[in-house]
Amino acid sequence: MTASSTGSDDAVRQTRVRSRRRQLLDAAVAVMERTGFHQMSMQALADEAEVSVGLIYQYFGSKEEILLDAIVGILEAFSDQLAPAMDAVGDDPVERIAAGFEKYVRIIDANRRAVALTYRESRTLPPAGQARIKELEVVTAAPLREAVEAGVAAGVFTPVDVDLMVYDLVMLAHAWALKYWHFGRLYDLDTYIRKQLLFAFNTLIPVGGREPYRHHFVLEAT
Amino acid sequence: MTASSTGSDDAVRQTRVRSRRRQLLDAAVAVMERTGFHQMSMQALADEAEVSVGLIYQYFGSKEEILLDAIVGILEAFSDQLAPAMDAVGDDPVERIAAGFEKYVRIIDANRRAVALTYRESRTLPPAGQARIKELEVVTAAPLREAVEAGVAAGVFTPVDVDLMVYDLVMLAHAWALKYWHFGRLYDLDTYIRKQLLFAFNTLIPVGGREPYRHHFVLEAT
Amino acid sequence: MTASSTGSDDAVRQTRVRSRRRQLLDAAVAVMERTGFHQMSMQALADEAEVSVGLIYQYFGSKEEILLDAIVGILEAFSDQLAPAMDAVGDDPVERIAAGFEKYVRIIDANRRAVALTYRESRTLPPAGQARIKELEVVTAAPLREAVEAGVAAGVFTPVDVDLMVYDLVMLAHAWALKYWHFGRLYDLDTYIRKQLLFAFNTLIPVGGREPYRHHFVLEAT
Amino acid sequence: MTASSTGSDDAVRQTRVRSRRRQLLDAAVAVMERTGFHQMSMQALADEAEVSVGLIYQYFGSKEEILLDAIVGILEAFSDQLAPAMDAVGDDPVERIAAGFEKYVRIIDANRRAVALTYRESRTLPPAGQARIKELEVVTAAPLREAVEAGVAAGVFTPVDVDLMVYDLVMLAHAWALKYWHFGRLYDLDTYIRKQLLFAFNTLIPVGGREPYRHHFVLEAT
DNA sequence: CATGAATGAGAGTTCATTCAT
DNA sequence: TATGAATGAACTCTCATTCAT
Repeated sequence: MTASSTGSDDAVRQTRVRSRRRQLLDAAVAVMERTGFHQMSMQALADEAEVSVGLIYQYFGSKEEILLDAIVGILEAFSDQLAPAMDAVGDDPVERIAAGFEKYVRIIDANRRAVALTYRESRTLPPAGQARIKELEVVTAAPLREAVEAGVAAGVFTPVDVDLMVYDLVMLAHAWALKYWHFGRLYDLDTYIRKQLLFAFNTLIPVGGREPYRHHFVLEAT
Repeated sequence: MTASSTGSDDAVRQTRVRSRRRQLLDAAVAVMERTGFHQMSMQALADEAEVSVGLIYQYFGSKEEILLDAIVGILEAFSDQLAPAMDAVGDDPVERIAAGFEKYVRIIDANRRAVALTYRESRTLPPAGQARIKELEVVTAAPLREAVEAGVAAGVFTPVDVDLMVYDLVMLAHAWALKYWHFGRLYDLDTYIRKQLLFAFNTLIPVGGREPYRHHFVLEAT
Repeated sequence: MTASSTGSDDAVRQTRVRSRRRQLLDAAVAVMERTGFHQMSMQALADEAEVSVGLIYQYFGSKEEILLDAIVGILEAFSDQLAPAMDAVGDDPVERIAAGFEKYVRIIDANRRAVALTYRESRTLPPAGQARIKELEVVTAAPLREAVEAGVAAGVFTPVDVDLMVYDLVMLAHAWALKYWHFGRLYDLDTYIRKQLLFAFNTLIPVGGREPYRHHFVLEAT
Repeated sequence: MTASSTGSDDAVRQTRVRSRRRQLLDAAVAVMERTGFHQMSMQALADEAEVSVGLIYQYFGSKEEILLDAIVGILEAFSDQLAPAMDAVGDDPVERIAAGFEKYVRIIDANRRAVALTYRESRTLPPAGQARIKELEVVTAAPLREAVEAGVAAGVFTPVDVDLMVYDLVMLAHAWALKYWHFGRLYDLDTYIRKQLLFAFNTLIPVGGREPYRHHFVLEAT
């Protein structure tokens, strides 16, 4: 009884811990989006999360750890959501890339300021943290990479440099966050996605192979 | 005689002031590349520049002003060098874009860490400073923009979305700084420039028009 | 129960806050008496109060706020003590003035250096703070004013200029602090009070009316 | 020849030195009246005097020395002007006191803010400086003291406590500067002088002896 | 588990003073 | 004589972190 109750206590505790951490990280992202990492005082974070300063230190070892966890949390959203969205459209590499890029940009749009935060604050972390984030970014793009490789292997895509193509896609997706002050004035989200896809497909898909994807190219001349 | 000597005194002073400011800005960029803006203490800057803390405040009103001037200084390098490099290759829009993008990336390469700095620290500035930097960035890309417009008008280029194309070029150039940890491992500077140019030209140049620029496409299949 | 315990927590906290502020203000007055406001460093204040520098800023917003509160605290001693001392001697205007002036000077004597501080440092405050202090000083003298007016109305006093008489009394009381280096050498506190009262009563009390207050005039010829 | 020209050079130099010092002290008083001693930066003083910071240090050893000299300069105005003004009215002690007090207050009025400055900043000086100023203040009041003593000796004045009377007069004169915010609203300079003189004469002049000075008492009942 | 009072090192900035010109 | 660039110690204030409750 004691053992089992302790066991369930542990489970309950784990859940509470996780929810507290989530609450604090959400608050941290909210504050950092407004003020940046360095301008965020622990008191401000405590206020935002409606807890005491002391409590924060029961869930995170330091302010820096919060930054790392916050950034990692954002990157994990990609890992969690990207592959499923691509799998949902089937096996066609073109459709997979289209769906993947679209999802990638949509996640960025949903976390626009958090993504910008990532660019701004990563360097604040110690080398180990920076390395982890870079690694995660690469992992994050893996589903796109597989789709490009598959397409090239299948002869559907031009034999492009896969590394370059994938990271260009990533950059053009990130650009929606980094240059939102520019692109956001010119395009809505859907238009941005479609136009950037066209840009990529002009390289990816050989001229002769574009016919089946006429819907993707419908705005080519605009 | 007195007047002329006074005049030259002023000129001498102006020169000294300018050289001090340059020295301090260079030191600031050096320190900020290592540590970021917030981690740079004024004492650290003074040490780097081998002057006293107090002296810094005779040339800059605040730490923030140093950041702004440093970033502006970097952006001005583009204004100064981009157009001349493009003019040197003549009127052909393709060659102008090729020369312009190449120069753009080379300037970035020469200021790689400073460009990353720009992304990281701009948000630290007050709104007025941020606006000035955004405006400068747009101005900076103007020569590229004109070349794209000219090419489209001449029928040499696909009638692409000029805004998107130009800022994509800018982003892919910035990417050399932002993702140097990735791209730098894979390509040398020349290769990076050529591959990204191909990427862009696949959209910009209609298939039938690529023949005269076979040298640009020579590595297409690699 | 919970509510009441919370209530008492708040009360306890309020008490602690008040006592800390008092402790810090006392320390500030002590240091400022020695060194003046500008020479008092926050570190020196912290040392005097035996707390850390940071703590001071949890109770006061700025060094200036400490000065204002310290001065106001001194002035409030007058508000609190003057009227009771005058009421204790009954209704006779002469006795009320005598008691009031005596108390006024005695309070000054107890806060001699703090009063001098008020003169020295008031100008340091922003206009709003200066205005508040002037207003408080006028309020402080109100009981004396009422007694003079009452005496004039009752025909016991010469129909003097009330404003002048009251502020002359205030000045001659302040003089015990401002010119202690002079008066303190010549008189003890009691003598000073009696002599200044005689000075005032020579104007206030018509010759014919002095008989009942012979004890006040006993030293007139010394 | 050389010697004589050197001699006249010396005289010229002495004159220039004196005029520089005067110029700088005037500027210092002007700035300190606005901002107080501690808020006055040497740069601000240099700007006010339209010289360079370096020059100030050729005429004064330190900022503190400027303060001392400025205050001494103000006090010397009393020494220079008070006795002549009193001598001008003849030998009658009452007239001498009236003329002396009037002059004293008029000098204060002309240096109202400088007098307030004296009260505020004297404590900033080292003990030696403070002592010198106190001594000068006593010296300054000497002509008044002599007149009171003469009047008492001649039987024209009540045998008052001379020390108290003189310093009360000084305080009531200083009050015009210290409490100008109060008195200046209620009285013009002439009225203030007359009313304070009446206050003093009520003690100084025995009732029976007031007849010859009816003009001084003409407003007694107002 | 949760609080928030307390710490103290370190930040940006100012300014009296010096000295080469 | 006059300048003002240069110095660096000292200032006020902030804030990540700790710990008694």
